[in-house]
Amino acid sequence: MKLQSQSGEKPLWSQLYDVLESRILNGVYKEGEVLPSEMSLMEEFGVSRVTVRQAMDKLIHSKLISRKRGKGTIVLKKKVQWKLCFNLLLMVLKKK
Amino acid sequence: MKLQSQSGEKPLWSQLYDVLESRILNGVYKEGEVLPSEMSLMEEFGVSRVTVRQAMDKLIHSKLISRKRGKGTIVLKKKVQWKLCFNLLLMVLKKK
Amino acid sequence: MKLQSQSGEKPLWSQLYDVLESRILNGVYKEGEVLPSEMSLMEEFGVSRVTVRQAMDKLIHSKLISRKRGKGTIVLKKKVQWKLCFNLLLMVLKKK
Amino acid sequence: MKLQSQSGEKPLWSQLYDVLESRILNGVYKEGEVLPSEMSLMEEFGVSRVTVRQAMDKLIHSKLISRKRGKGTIVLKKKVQWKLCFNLLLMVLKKK
DNA sequence: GTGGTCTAGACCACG
DNA sequence: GTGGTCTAGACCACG
Repeated sequence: MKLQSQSGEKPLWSQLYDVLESRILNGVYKEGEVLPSEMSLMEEFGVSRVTVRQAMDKLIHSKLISRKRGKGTIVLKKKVQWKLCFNLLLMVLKKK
Repeated sequence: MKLQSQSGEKPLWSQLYDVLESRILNGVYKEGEVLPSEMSLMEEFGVSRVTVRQAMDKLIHSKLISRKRGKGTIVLKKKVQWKLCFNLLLMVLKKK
Repeated sequence: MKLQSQSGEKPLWSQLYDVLESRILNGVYKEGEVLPSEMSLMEEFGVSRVTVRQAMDKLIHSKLISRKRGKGTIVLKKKVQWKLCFNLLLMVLKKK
Repeated sequence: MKLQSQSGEKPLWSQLYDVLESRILNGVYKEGEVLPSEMSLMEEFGVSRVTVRQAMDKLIHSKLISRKRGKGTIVLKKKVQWKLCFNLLLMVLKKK
């Protein structure tokens, strides 16, 4: 997937955050399973490792994922989070 | 190099534009290579960052350079540009 | 000030966090005033900008400072935080 | 270069140690310069990271190299080391 | 001239 | 072979 690097867009890490968040909410990455490694995400999105980690730092802050050295990054159990549900709903509606 | 900041002169950014343009046209900065960083140019010409960026903005507009965040500023492939040729000719004549 | 970069020590950013935290708690950097810039801290401690920012990110998370683009980093109003008071006390006692 | 992984051979890390040591002593990797990265050595010799690091740990112990996080691995100034001289001599004799 | 973002790429600590 | 730390240094956005 290609992110927009033109000026006027959100920063790359923020765009990546949005993509990963929606994949988690949509179950592309399932609870308790591992996310693709930082290396894979670098390649898939064509960004540097720092950018990947910046997006992940925010996902940790949102309590969506957790990192484990030597193991990988796992998707946490979802709690009902109304704000996220609302955003997801918006996204779905926009696609129609 | 010292730019003229007395009144009656062209604005600093415009003088800087001229210098950078001529260096590109003369091959001091070669096609495909990186320009000195904004920091270096600030020091070399004793001007502020805003001035450097103002000059560079015009060079981008003239399609002489291109900026890439985290990478640097590169000199674009020259296409025949009659206006520039004319200016270059003037410059050469002045030196004689 | 020199940080310890030998293996077996805490990471540099963590050591830097401790120093900055204690300076804030001791009033070396006062409430509402600006911290030294990232550039200054890089020089004072001989670390890279990323390391300085990593320490600062944690200080933001602890609600001790706040960053403002184009302005600088300011020390927030202290609230009584018992955990920090306790650590400070320990530090003072250790020095005796 | 291919290392021997058949039984009866020295361990991989030890073979790798020998190769790297000889390259340093022969000046393939020169004093004060950086060694190829761990990643490069993994690929060149078709071994795992652990093996590369095991060989390097021994080179550090022999005071032939020094690692610096974020910088790389550099070749130290050689002091006269009789044991190494002896091994080097053996190597030269074997080639004849 | 500050903090914000980004690149490329190294070694470290843990499995 | 993952995530953790670190370096050096670029341009960007805001004053």
